[in-house]
Amino acid sequence: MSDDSKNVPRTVSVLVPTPSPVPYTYALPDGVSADPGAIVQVPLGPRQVAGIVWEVGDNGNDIDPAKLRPVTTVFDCPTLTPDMRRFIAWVSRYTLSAPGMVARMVLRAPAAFEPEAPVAGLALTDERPQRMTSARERVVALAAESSPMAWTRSGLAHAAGVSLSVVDGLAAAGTFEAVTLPPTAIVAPPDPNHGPPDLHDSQARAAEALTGDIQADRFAATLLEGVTGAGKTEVYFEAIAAAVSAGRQVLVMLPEIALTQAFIDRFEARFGAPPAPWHSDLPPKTREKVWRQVAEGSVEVVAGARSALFLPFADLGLVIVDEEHDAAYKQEDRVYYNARDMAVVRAKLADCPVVLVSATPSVETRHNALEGRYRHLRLDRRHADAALPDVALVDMRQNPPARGGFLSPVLLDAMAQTLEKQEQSLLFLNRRGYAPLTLCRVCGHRFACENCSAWLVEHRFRGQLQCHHCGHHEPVPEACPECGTFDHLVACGPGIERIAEETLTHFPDARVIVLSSDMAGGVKRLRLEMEAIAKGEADIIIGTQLVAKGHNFPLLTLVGVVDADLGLANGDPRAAERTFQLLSQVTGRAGRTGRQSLGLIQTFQPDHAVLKACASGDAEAFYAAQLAERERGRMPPFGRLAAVIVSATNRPDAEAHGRALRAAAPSSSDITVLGPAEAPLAMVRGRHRFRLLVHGSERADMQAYLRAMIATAPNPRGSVRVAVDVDPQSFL
DNA sequence: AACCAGGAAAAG
DNA sequence: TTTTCCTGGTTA
Repeated sequence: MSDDSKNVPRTVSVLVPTPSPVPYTYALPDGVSADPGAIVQVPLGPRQVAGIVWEVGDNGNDIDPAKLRPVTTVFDCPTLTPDMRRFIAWVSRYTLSAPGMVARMVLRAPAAFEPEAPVAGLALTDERPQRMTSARERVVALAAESSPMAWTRSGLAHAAGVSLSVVDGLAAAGTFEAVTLPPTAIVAPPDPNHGPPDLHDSQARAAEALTGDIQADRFAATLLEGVTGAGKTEVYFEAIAAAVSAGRQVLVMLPEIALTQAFIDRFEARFGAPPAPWHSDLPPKTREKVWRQVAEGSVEVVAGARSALFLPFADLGLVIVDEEHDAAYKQEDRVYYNARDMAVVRAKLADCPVVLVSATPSVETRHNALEGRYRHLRLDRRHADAALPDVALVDMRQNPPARGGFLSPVLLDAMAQTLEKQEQSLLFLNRRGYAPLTLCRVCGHRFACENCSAWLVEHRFRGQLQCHHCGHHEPVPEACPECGTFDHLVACGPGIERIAEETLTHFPDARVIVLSSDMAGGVKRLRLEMEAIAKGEADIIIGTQLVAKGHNFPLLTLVGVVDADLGLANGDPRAAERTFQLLSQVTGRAGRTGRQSLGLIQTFQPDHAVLKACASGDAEAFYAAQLAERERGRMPPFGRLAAVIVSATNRPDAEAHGRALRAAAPSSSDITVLGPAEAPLAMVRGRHRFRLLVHGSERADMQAYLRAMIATAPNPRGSVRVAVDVDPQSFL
């Protein structure tokens, strides 16, 4: 080492969790080295934070050497792979967010960066205790049988059916010696041959195509499309089996990990062990273990929510995105991203296959498949015993419900017949509570939330008026707060509680179960109810969106959609797409018993193209119509990224911020800066391209915010950035 | 004079 | 993002 290099401090640049557009430079203490991708602890202001070494040596950031602070610790932890580092950079650039904030998502396992503590174990020796009891006998026999495998103290006691003191006694007598065991694996390794599937022809062909991709061992994007019950899961399980056999790691993404016990059960049946879980509610200990073992490469399959995309896989060999159309893949705070799209990028950078799976693919994924950017595999038939239901629209103008009711005679008749046959019916209405609006018949007062100006929803079971945006609730008053009149409050419109009430007036002896996400008793109760339904302990099920996802209802032969128009009129450019997906899923719940089954969709717009497509099951017509909408400019075209700055505070830097983003953004993007007055109006009129990013308006708080802005004067709420839609072409 | 909220600035 | 600093306005 020359004299020069002794005086010049060796430096590294580190991604730290700040909104800084560049990494920060730190000094490397003598004798310490760190490669790019190493995980380090560094001082940042008054605190210590975890960061990722980005570059080693002079990076041209030109910081005053006196200002440099030293790296505190280089963690003894696997270095991030080059493809992971490229992924961080890519996501940062694409989403217009600071690289350090993306890095922060990777380092979301605070205690995982040090090696796991080894576990204390006991191994059998040749010593035998002087006094042998039957309990001791059992322990020694068990240990001898499994020798040379070592046991944990409690594991051995438990397995031999003795108390801990028996084991302790043997250890004291020298029959066991203390050894250290490697940390226990979070899950057992999956066995690709545990439960081989029985695939029908079209499944087998699709599975073959996917396993071919695994063998080819390079990037390939596939859309796997097939109606509910066509067996998509079995098909991609074969791809997983192939990847696991090849010794590669697999990431399976699911939209709502909390609700996916059904998936885990199926996985376990196929592979003999569950996948490692990853989601935001994971207990810290588990979280840490999974992160570490994924980084070390010892976990083979992870099933996770969108954040699993940022796990530091050592050797990623396959990515699956199940229910790829699901809006839960969108993250709409901090770093805005759609995990489905980032999954494609992740696979591209890791040079491994990615499979997008859906019965009702999103329009942009369908478009990519059509254009040949994704291979399109289709499973077009259901298993032999499961026929799709016949679906029909019920014109509510021709078949009006009884006064004060919401169920048409046609639907009631079908329900009666289903009851007669002792089969199950499902009524779907995407509205919780009793009624979405309450008003005073005397003075016209409408009950609105004091915080966010949304209507308060009556929940009659609970005797409350609730705001579904901010969670505010109050008891239902007896008198109108405006005019003081008693007993003149009227409920307007239906919620599932009201539909349940109406159902019981028609079928007083039917066993009715109401399912919604806010049900008392939580997830546990929900699962019990689902089991009861599967056992045939209900005749009529009434539910919200919840019933569209996950659980199957094996005895169901009638599905009634109470109000198909509900989702079509909310101003969201994706309303049609979402309605199509939701109704397809809901009507797909029926028809698994091999009996004749029926779907009835109540609507006031029987000529609406989307609803007609739902009824005829003609997905092609639906997608063609959607693509035409984009062509006509009613929806933004593909292939552009948009971002909008809505500055609600007139901050003078908003414009500068916008200009900076504009400069940093990819050339295909379109960024607009709008002030507090014009933004909501532009949004409403659709003058600006952020009709596209009305993704933002899916957020309840954003809607409430905009409503407040339109109704009143500018309302200081900080600077809000709504951004990002898909730019499918730039992935490939 | 002490206290507080809220915004701006800095962090290597 | 998190923390500190600064300011203007309030309370004691």
